[in-house]
Amino acid sequence: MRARDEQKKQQLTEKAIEMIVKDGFDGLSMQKLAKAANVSPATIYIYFKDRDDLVRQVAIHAVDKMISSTFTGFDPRMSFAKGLARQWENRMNYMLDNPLHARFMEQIRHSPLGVEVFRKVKEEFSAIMKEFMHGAIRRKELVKLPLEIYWSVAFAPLYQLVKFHNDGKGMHDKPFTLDKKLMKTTLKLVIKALTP
Amino acid sequence: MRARDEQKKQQLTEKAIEMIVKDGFDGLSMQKLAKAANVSPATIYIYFKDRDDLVRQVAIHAVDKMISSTFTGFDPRMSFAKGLARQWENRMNYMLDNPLHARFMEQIRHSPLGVEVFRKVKEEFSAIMKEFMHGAIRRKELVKLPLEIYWSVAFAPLYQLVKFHNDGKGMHDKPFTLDKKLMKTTLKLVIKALTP
DNA sequence: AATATAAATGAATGTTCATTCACTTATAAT
DNA sequence: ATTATAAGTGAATGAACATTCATTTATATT
Repeated sequence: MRARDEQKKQQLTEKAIEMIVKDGFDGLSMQKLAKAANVSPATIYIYFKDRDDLVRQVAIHAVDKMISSTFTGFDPRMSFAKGLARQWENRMNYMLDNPLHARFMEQIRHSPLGVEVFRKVKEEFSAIMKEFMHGAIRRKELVKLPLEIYWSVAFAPLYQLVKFHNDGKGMHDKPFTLDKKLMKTTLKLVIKALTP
Repeated sequence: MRARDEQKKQQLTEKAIEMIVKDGFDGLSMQKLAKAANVSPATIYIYFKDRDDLVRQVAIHAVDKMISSTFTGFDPRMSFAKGLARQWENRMNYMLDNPLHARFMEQIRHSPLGVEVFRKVKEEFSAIMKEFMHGAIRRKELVKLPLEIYWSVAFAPLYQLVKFHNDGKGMHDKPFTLDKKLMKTTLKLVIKALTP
């Protein structure tokens, strides 16, 4: 027997993300990926069933990694302001430290694969977020709202800001850089919106 | 001489959007598109220089159409609350009436082509939106903010809601439908966030 | 009605694609 | 040290791809 080289799978995963971010889904080919990762095309098929399975696995891996990162130092019993701040920090730090992954996930999220991939990953995650939200409502720190509205107001602005940052451009092609101060300013607005 | 059949270009454009929304960018092939639009593959090259030009033109067309729709009944000198409400209504109506276009644009926006396509279209658009924002700030109806923060808080939540709606699912695979009432609730929160 | 012009075509063209295959190599277990 | 097993390979395969080409067809102008 010979053991699998998990580093090879990792290498394939990272190169695939690079290629997709650079050239889109139609820029990913198995032969180019093999070359980029220094393996034979046939080797890819040891780790992935086919192209479709590769994209799915890579997507699930990326989303998983990002979602775990949002929970460091977070407890759903935290106060609303504290908990949301922690979530924003975690998400922002992760996406600014891993711009390739961030862009990749945004691409996946809005592609035909998006719904499926995010569903697979979100179960544990959204249970915790639901607990956090309901706790905050009980303590009257948060307006009573449908989960989707809460989510849209609480997080969509952050993702848009990160997108501006990773594009390097704001609204008029003007350079844009997201920093902690801008993030905090925006977070304050969001908390104001959601506080009773 | 023989005149170009603009209906053919229109047909190609619509079918291309359909194919990309259904199967992603890698699901669009010239031969399949030709078949779907009932023309010969060679005909495509009369209207579009090559595949890349096709995708770009289709994207610019779609973004253009949507952006014009946001301005019906809108005047940048409107009060902040009225103007933002009109923008939200216009955008929501357009995206719910044209779910294919909405999904297509979200896909483009987050693809490697996104930055370039939206830049081309946004010039006139963002001049008007800037005027609207600055007027509102002058009248103290709106907190003074960098354009990008304003944008992220003012519009990102709406796009996320529309995405939930067009996916047909909210946070836990629970069916989700966006209606005027939910939209108004969310808009109120956003206005609360942005009002001094 | 004749003509000139560009639209429109179906069948090629050469390329790139995903995937497989016959084979070699590394290594864990004996 | 031997062996069994699965990792790993480079070259091949056939399908699908974007694009072109030699013709045919429609039509605006004369």
